[in-house]
Amino acid sequence: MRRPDETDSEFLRTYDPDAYERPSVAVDVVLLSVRDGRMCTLLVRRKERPQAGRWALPGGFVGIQESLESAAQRVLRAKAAIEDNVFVEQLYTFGEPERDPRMRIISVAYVALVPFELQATAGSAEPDRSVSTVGIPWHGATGGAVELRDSDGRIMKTAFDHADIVGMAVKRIRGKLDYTPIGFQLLPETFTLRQLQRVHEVIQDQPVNKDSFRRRMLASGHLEATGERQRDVEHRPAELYRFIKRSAV
Amino acid sequence: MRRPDETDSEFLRTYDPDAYERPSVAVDVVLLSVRDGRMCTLLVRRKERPQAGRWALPGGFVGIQESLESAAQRVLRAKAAIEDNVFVEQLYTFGEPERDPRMRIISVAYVALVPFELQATAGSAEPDRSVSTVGIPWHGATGGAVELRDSDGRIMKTAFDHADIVGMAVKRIRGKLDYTPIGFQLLPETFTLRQLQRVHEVIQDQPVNKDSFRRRMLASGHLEATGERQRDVEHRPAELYRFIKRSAV
DNA sequence: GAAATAGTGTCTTTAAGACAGTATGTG
DNA sequence: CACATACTGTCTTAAAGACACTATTTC
Repeated sequence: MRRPDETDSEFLRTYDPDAYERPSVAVDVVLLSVRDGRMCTLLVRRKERPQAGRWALPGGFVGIQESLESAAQRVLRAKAAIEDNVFVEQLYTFGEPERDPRMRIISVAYVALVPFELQATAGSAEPDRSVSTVGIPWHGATGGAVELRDSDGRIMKTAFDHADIVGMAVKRIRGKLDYTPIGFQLLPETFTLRQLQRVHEVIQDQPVNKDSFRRRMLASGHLEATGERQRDVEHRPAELYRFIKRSAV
Repeated sequence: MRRPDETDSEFLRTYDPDAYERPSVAVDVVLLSVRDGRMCTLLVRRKERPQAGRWALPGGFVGIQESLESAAQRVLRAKAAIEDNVFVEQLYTFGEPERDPRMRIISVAYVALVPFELQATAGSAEPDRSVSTVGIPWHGATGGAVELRDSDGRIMKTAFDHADIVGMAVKRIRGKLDYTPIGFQLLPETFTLRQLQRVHEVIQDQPVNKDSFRRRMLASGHLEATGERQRDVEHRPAELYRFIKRSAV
């Protein structure tokens, strides 16, 4: 808690916080996963007007004494049953005056990355809530709105500017992949190099050279061999790796 | 404020725009330039409480019908006499509950890049406003608060979390420099390759290989030779280049 | 043994860095 | 002319891509 000095305290007593009309502030969370060679995200079917029946990102208003990140974590807990130990990063703030017809709502968007198993649990946790996962068709270019489709390939009508938000999330993750180790956030705790490669290929939507990918990953110092191997596969089982935090450089 | 047990519909049905206290939303602009081998930014001396006398980023509250980017442009016009044709990009949204002692203020920060000549004009446009430029000492690492010093090397006391915001801005620009042509935004319309190289060196705080820098820049397709040459230099004048928007790929 | 994928060693290609040498301006 | 910096060509080095080959599992 910042401690204003005496004169500041005096000033604060006379400050009129109601001089200007204020917008509402919300957070929306793009919960990304990779499944079957596609990216997917969690959407919630709106039951209320406006735009009832359309699909929206899980979100909520920011409490007056709540930090933005806390609000995002709360939304994840409440709407996706996902606890705090996942990758969450602020994405962008969407504030066009007409983006929500109700009133002026400024939305601070967050991206979260989870293994698909967790997202599948979230999607089926409360069936009355009509939660669903969708694939993101890839258009090569980065940024802008994306089309969201359900498991049968039908386009899902999205609410407000949420298709733009998802597009921005994909762009951000794609950009970070090259210079930050985040691919493992989309995998279980132990994984094979091949699985990690597939995650990279899906995010970038282009094939990755296997040999050089192995070399780069192993040389990065972020991976640690577990000594364990895959089980129940129909071929030679690959070594399982674990992500380790890079030691001081 | 926190009610994780509520379902979506309950939350929305019970949300009365006037029932909950709303935060104020502001924009703050980091106006970056490069001068004499250092990065610098525009600060304004606060005359109002709280934190009167401290140095703050130019900023202002967002109007209830004003977009965030418009607000940033308005702040640039009003406090730095800078018109719309400069690089402006949303940076990050700072929303810790106690970051401003007056009340809950969520600040959407923007970065703007301008040639130093423009910033110098802005800094002296309204002397009664105590505008000043400062260098940013570089600590090698990225992110976090930075120290801001005046032209005599004295540390300037900054208001609120504005030192963090400047640190974030430097980190962002540094990161973008490698894969986006933004260096020219910090130079006049025509410039030499050497000047562009110096800008890159200042931003990254490390020397750049001259030969490979020339090759990369000329191969990027972003530069166009003007046929003109430098004047009034004490050595062989270099060719002047101009930035061109990359044609379709 | 056949099939499938994991993992290794080496050659080629490409981009960056190093460096020598030439060109062109000022005084 | 000396001097300073712009510009060019070539060699070296490091990383990525290509590819042949071996290894280990299931069926």
